[in-house]
Order: sequence, then structure tokens, then C-alpha cells
Amino acid sequence: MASPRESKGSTKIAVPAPIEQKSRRTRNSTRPPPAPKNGRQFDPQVFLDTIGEGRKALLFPNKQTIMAQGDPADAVFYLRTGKVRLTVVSKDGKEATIGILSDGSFFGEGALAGQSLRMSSATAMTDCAVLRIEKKAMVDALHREHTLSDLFVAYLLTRNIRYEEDLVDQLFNSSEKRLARALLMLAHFGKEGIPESVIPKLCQETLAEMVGTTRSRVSFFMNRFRKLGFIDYAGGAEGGLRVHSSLLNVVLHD
Amino acid sequence: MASPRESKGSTKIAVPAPIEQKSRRTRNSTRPPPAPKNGRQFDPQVFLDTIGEGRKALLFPNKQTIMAQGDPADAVFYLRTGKVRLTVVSKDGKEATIGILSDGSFFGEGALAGQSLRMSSATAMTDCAVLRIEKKAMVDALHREHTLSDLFVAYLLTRNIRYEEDLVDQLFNSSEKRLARALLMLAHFGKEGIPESVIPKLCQETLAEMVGTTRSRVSFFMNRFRKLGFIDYAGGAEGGLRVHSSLLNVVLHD
DNA sequence: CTAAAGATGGTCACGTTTGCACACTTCTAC
DNA sequence: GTAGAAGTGTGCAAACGTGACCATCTTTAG
Repeated sequence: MASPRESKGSTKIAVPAPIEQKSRRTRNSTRPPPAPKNGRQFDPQVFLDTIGEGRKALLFPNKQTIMAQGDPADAVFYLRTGKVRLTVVSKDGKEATIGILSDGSFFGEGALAGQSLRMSSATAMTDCAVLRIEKKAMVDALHREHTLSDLFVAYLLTRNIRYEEDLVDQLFNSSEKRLARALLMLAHFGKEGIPESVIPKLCQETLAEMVGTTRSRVSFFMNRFRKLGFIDYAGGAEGGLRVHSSLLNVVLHD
Repeated sequence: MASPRESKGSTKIAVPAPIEQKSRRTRNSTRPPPAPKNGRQFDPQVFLDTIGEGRKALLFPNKQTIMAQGDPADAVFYLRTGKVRLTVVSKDGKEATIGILSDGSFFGEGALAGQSLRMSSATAMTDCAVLRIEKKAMVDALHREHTLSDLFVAYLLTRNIRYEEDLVDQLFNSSEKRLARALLMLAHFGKEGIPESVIPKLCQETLAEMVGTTRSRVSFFMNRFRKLGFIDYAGGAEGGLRVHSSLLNVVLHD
């Protein structure tokens, strides 16, 4: 982990530290934590208990690094709540976003395949509740708990499909289409079938990293989309960006 | 499957059909089939038996389609021997190769994640021995057999890592570097630490599909690599291409 | 054996897409 | 207000894809 501190930390510190959550199954047992919104039936609290030793519940404030590229890879993470961005930095300093994870996702799984160093960094995009599971504990739990291994396999499959889609997107589509696709996927993040929705806040630099192009290109296309009425900045100054899905879809299907 | 015929087939037919292999554990039991060369300990014959109903051993001759994009996805494949190419065709007819699998790999796993149609095609690049496992049989076997689920999870993790690397490659590198990387990975296919090796046979069109660029670009860079002594056509007319890994590496690290 | 058809590879001209550097605007802190 | 940082718009040169043409080699049909 980038800064594996578990202390409570004082009010203001340079790098905010994650806060360890104690497992308190007895307390608050009348109101279990809400299940992930991904449509999976799964109680992370049960998960926590079945893994036994070698796991730790952590809280990361927004923008904090959960793991950093190059760190030793000795554990797997499970995202209970929040959103996390996965990024890679190239040898010559370019940065790319290879995924945005929502709750119910695992990350850092490369460790289980024998990767000894992290190949990417994970950063909290919101306040995040995370489970940190030692590699060995994870392997053991996968053998013991069918519920867990089912969940894990399902996640790996989904992630595989997403990587495949992203790769194909890169191979086939121009940056304009890729940007359109990224905006659409952000708009539908969680909700389905909504004709237009508002994306919280996202600077062009971040969009560029996600799409795999430069910020200037994003600027260019965003203006184009705006002139064509595919998006608008109705939100005002707070960065709220409204996406008209049906219109943007035209870009994709050209 | 593209043409799910299981009959032996006559000597000459328009579309060659896969040949079903009967499981004969009793016969030839003195000499079990060789294990995959991937460094995994695994006897596909045992695998075959533990799955029970719902699996079928098939033989596909070189160049035959094992599954086709758009087909219903009702089974998973396991590649016992041979090499398989995964390709995707875009709406406007462009073709891309998203992976080359060697023995010990699974494919068509998307079915397990609920994909009802194949998102890619799988074509035999050599004569291939393949296990076709019904979706339900696979799910059951994953629950029963730890050896299998370990193997499957390990495969998914490796594949994930590979997709991630390929995606990052696309995001960061120019087509020249991507071509260099593709050649290097082909050269190291199976063997490690060999300073120079020969790639079997591969037309520029295929290379272009793998790298994600056009054939004319591949031709251009191949000539450049040749002039710089990074590769040579020593093999002669049979298409043998010799790759000098240490030299080509220079391209990557620029 | 030979001619025709097909596949592969080298090259080029042209228009498009892309990344980079720089100029500009908006926001924020003091 | 002013300085600096963060975010945004734009011109231009390099990288790229497209489509074409031709040479070479292989395969097929007769």
C-alpha cells in the first residue's frame, strides 16, 4: 500500500491515512451494512468473518491512494462501497486510466497470479470502504467458501469481458467514438435506461486518460458534441455535465 | 460452434468438420497424453473424466473455426493441444486479433458470465485438440473439483493480466513499438531466455490485426527492422522469420 | 507442363487523425 | 487585486490509415 498506516491520524496531515474499521458483528447486528448495488447478493460482513485472519477493513477518504504501482503485491482488495480508479504510468511518464471500479469489485488480484509488484495504482474517487485480504488468506478462503469463489470467478469473468471490450474499442474506434462511449458509460453508471443524465465532475484530463488520448483532443470533441447538442453544461459552474444518451449514441453507430 | 458436426466426415468436404475423440482411459493407459507445456501440472484426461456428462473431446484441423462471433454461447472450451486465434469483427467489417492461445487455455468463458452470444471467433492455427464443456457441466465441475477451479481461476487471472498489458500497450505505444512487442512475444512463445528464435509462419495481414494497425504499416516497419538487423528472413521461402530479441528490445525501450 | 487465379509483400500518394506546444480563460489564495 | 494554479481552446507537424499499383511466389485447373 502507498502509505500503510492504520492509526487514526490527527485532524490535518499531509497524506491522509486510511482508517481501520473494527469488525463488530455483535454491535449493530440489527442493521447489517447495505449490500453492494451491483445486483449481487452478498453480505460483505459475512465475507469478512469467513476469511478469518489475514483480512482488514479499511476506510480511505476521497483521492487517497489505496495501492501504488511498483508496491509489493501481497494482498487483494475488495471494494465494499465507493468508487476506485485504476491507473498506470508509462516509463516516459504518460498516465492512463484502465478502469473505474464500483462496489463489489476486487482489485490487486494480480498478486494471486504470482505478480510480486503492483502493475497499476488504485485511487479512491469517493470515500471508500475497502477490505484488504492477505494473499494466503484469500487463497485459503477461495478453497473453503464456495460463495466467495463463485463471487470471485464471476468478478474475474466480468472484468475479463470489460477488458476485452475496452481493447476492441481501442482497436476499432477513433478517439471521438471512444470519448462518446466513455461519456455514455459514465452516464449509465448504475442507472439503466435513462435517456439523459448528469455526470458529477470530471476534468478533461481525466477523460483523456480514460479514453486514451490527449486532453486537447477531448476539448475539441467536447465542443463538437456541445455544438451538436449531444451534451450540455446545464449544471452550471459546478461541472455538472448533462449527457443526452440517445443523441450521443449516434456518434457510436455513426 | 460454426459447424457443430461430429461425424467422421468423408475425405473431401467443403467445410472440414471437427472429429469427436472418444475417451479411452483403459486403452493406452500405459502412456497418458502429454501434459500442456505451460508449466502447469494437469492431466487433461483426468479433467475429462471428472467432468462427467456434458463434455466432449473434439479435434479441429488447422484453419477451422471452433466458434464464431454471434453464435449462441452455451459451452466453454479447453484447449488441450494446439494454438488458437481469437478474433473480433467490427460493425464496419474491420478484423482484429485479440489473443493467441496455446494449450492449457480456456476460451468462450464469457458464457459463464451470462453472455448469450459469442463476442469473438476462435480459429485453429494448428491442428487442435479441444474439450467442449457445456456451461452447466462446467459450473458443476468448478464446484466439485478444486483442481479444476484452481486451474480455471489461475487461467482467468493470467488472461486478465494479459488483457491489461495489451490495453496499456495500445494506450501508450506507437504502432512500431506494438509491432516490436508482438514479435518479441511470438518469439518467446513457450521458450524463455532464448536470445533469438524463429517464428513459424505469419502473414503481414495477421500481424497487422494483432498489432492493431494496417498491413502497409507492418510492411514498412518490418523492412525497417530488417535493415537495422533486428530481424531476418533466414528461414527462406517457408516464411521462417528470425527475431533477435536483444536487438528488438531496443525498440521497446527506445 | 503451363496458364490462370490467388496470396503475399513492397511502395507510394493522399487525406485524416493525433499529439504537442503554446495561448488563453477561470478559479483560488493571500 | 494580483499571482499562481488549474482548466480549456487552437495551430501545426508528425503519425497514421486508406486504397492503389505492381512484383513475386504459390496454388490450382486444364
